[in-house]
Amino acid sequence: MQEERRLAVLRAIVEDYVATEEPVGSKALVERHGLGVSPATVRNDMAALEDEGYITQPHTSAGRVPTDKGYRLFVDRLSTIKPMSSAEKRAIATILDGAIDLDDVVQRSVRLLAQLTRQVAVVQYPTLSRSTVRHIELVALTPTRLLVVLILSTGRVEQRLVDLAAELGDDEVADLRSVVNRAALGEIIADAATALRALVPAEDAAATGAVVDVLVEAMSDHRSDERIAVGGAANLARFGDSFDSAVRPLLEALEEHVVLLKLLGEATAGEVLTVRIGHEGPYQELSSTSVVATGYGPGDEAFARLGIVGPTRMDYPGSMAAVRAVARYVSRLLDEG
Amino acid sequence: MQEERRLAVLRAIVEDYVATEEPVGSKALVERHGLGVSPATVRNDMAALEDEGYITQPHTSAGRVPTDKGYRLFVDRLSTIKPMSSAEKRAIATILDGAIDLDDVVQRSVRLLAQLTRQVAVVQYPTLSRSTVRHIELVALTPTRLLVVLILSTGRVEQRLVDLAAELGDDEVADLRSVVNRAALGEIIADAATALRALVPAEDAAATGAVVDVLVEAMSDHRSDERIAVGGAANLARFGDSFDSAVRPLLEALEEHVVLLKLLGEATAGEVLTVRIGHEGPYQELSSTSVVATGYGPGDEAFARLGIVGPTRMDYPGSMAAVRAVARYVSRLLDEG
DNA sequence: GCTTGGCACTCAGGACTTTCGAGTGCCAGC
DNA sequence: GCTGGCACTCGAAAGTCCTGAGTGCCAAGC
Repeated sequence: MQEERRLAVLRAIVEDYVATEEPVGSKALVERHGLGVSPATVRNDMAALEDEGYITQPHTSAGRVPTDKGYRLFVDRLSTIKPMSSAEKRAIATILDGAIDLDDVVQRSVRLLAQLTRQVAVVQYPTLSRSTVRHIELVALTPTRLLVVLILSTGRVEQRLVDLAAELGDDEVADLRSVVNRAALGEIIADAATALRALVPAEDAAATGAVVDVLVEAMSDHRSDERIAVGGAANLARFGDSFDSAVRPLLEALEEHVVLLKLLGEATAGEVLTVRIGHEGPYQELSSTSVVATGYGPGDEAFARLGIVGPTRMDYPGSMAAVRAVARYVSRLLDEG
Repeated sequence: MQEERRLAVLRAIVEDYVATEEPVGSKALVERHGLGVSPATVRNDMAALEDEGYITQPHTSAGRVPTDKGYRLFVDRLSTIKPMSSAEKRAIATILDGAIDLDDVVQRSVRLLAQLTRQVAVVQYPTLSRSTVRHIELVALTPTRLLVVLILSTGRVEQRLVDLAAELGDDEVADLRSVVNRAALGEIIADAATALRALVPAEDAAATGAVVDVLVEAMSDHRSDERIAVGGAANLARFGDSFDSAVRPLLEALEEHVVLLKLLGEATAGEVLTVRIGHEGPYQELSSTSVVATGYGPGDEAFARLGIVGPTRMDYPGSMAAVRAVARYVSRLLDEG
């Protein structure tokens, strides 16, 4: 009974604090939310909540502020993800449907996410690692120079140039093309790489060997795994206070794509919304920022992740809804494409 | 005589102010720089410089601060571009030589420039407009689906998929390939586009028409003209004061690539270092930021621009040296590649 | 046993004042 | 034309006071 009210009080504190950015006191709380009790009662509840570590006072004689633990409880048990308004849904559809290729989808998503949440948005480009080989093309630019094109199921196209030791005729190119395609087509790239390597005895330094090397290299190229798009950095300007403690490290992190990748977390299958609050994250300097992220990708597989980064004091229900909605829409797009 | 000393005083004021970020007074000036005169004399000079609009007082009883006009004079007549130290030169060479492709060159340049100047760096990807066609490749993925690959002299590779109305045999593909290459090879893309269009009568909706359409579209695709890489946003954290007036608009500008392009200015042939100080730029909100930019590209042509954006109170000689050095090195790289 | 009104207490932040000193402009003398 | 001297100005820092929001606790009430 009281337990329930206490949680209601915590919820009210979080909501008020997120809205006003100021510590919230017992009186204001009773006024703004229709809790049917007196301020004194709320004070007792607050004292209890503070004992349990959900809220804290910046200083005596100030209101209360949620702790990371408080936000965690709020996210886990006290809030429901706000459904997007139909206008927002329409905006998502309109903007993303206009995309012309994979890169454009990613860039539009990041803008969209930043706009919807008014936070910094981060979208990882689809990784190679889960994708399958759709086609391998070999083009003889000159008799000793081959353009190798690798097309993956995510729509990514990788191309490499290979210089050959000896001249190669058109027929030989065609043969080679069908050989590598037979070995790799439809496989996820890790398997494709092994299959390709099996094609050629180690001592073979001729055309096949060279092409396979290049393909394997392209498949295991982790540069593209680390590609990331960032948007909405201007939203950092709204931080206002706590500039040094919060904005500076975040601004630095935004340039370190490795850091961002780690923040987004591991891609997991299925639709899981990850919320990392303050100190829960891997970086101490970012202990006053939270991350809301999820995986996306065609079908049930998560090829990559996207999400937002903002102050712990953020609108979690809204952010979670936006992240989920964008991820769903992008996934659907990839499914079709 | 006095004229000369006055300029020396202005130079000293700029240098001190850039170093300390604080208004500089007559006494400190005489102490730190070996001007052979008394503070009183310097005060007279300062009064004159103020009358002419080169410096100003934030308030009575504070030191002087250079105006935009003062910086302009400093840049034009009072400073020499600091040569880069050999360590810096080596750093530039090492970092840029490690690049594996065009995109990587751009990304490394932007990081490097940000690091060298400790400002926000901006590098425009080489534009299509001046580049020539190095090769066009057609690949039949299926009998009705063609991969069109356009390779340009800048190293940029554009690819498009074309779905055909009718099936196309290998021979026909080979024919088509040699036709389009004969028309476009070596031409700058504007001419190549016209030549290609001339190949095909307007009513032709068959393979040739479809392929030419796609090529022309790829050549006139202005998306890639607007591509830009930004780095060193974390350096904005050092602004410290004047957050709202300076950092916020800049942070917003960094997301608007159109704005950044306009800041970088027009690409001009030859090696010209452009310095835009404060209000001289096209955006009023950015009136307390300066831009140092220059063109780069293989040979004498400037394909694109790169530069840095920072507070008007910046180290111009150092920034100019870094921008020029990086542009030169990148140009040389493009020349070879 | 929870809730409530009452009350004394705390303390951050704003308003106001004072002090300090860097820096100025001007003038008379060299 | 340079210099030393001097009176003056005024922003920034430090100190002081005051107010009010908010608290914790207690005794009374439902």
